[in-house]
Amino acid sequence: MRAISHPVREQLSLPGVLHALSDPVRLEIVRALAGCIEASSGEIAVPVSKSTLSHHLKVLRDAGLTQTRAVGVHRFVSLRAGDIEARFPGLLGCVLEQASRAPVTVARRV
Amino acid sequence: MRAISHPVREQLSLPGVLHALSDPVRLEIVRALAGCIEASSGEIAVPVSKSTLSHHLKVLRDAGLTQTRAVGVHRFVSLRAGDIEARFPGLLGCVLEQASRAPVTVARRV
DNA sequence: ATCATCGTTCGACACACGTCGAACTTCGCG
DNA sequence: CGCGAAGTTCGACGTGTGTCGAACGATGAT
Repeated sequence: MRAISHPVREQLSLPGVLHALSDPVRLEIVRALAGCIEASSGEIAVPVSKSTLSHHLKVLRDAGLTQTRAVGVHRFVSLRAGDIEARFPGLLGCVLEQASRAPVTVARRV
Repeated sequence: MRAISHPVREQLSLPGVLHALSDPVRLEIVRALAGCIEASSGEIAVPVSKSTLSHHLKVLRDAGLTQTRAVGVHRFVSLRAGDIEARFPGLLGCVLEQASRAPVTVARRV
């Protein structure tokens, strides 16, 4: 298993973070992650295929929003709330506040 | 001159707003707009062609972040700070705070 | 009326993005 | 060892995005 790379706190960029948060599926993932300590990939309930979910988790990880820890065959994902708050004070809070107020309508596939 | 349409406050969506803010050029435009009451398109200093600038202003307007007022041959653009604050309390403030702290490096074209 | 100016729209282009299924890798278990 | 489960990677596909220059439209100035 090759090491999972995460950007360090200083590398988080504002456009990068905003872009990562601008997708409804990813916003939902972040919202779900904010409600628990960490979650294995399979526990995250979003209506996309597992390859797409894996892609979104990679985008979030590359943007520095999440952290992934490998345990056996599982990947435990958690929000880097502390780093985000340190770099962009208030951002995560107000995004989550809104995201939970107006639940993201993830377009259901037909 | 056909009417310029703006979404009403209730229509602002979180992913939409975040996406509009996730482009460095648009982030710079918003930052510039936050420092004045309003600005005509030509006054906004971003290193893109006028057609590209027009496009970005349209994206911002469609996302509900800005308001455009036509006066003669000019277009006066202003931030809808009140509406944004009402829908996403704190968001604009912390984005602007960060955007001005770490000035957006708009890739210079060669 | 003619012309210059400000801005929008139109094509075009390259590239990034979201999505999927299939193939692959890694691990746990019988 | 061999099988199945959890994720990742790959290739493909359609669509969206940022960019430009050229053409266009509207307005103000001469």
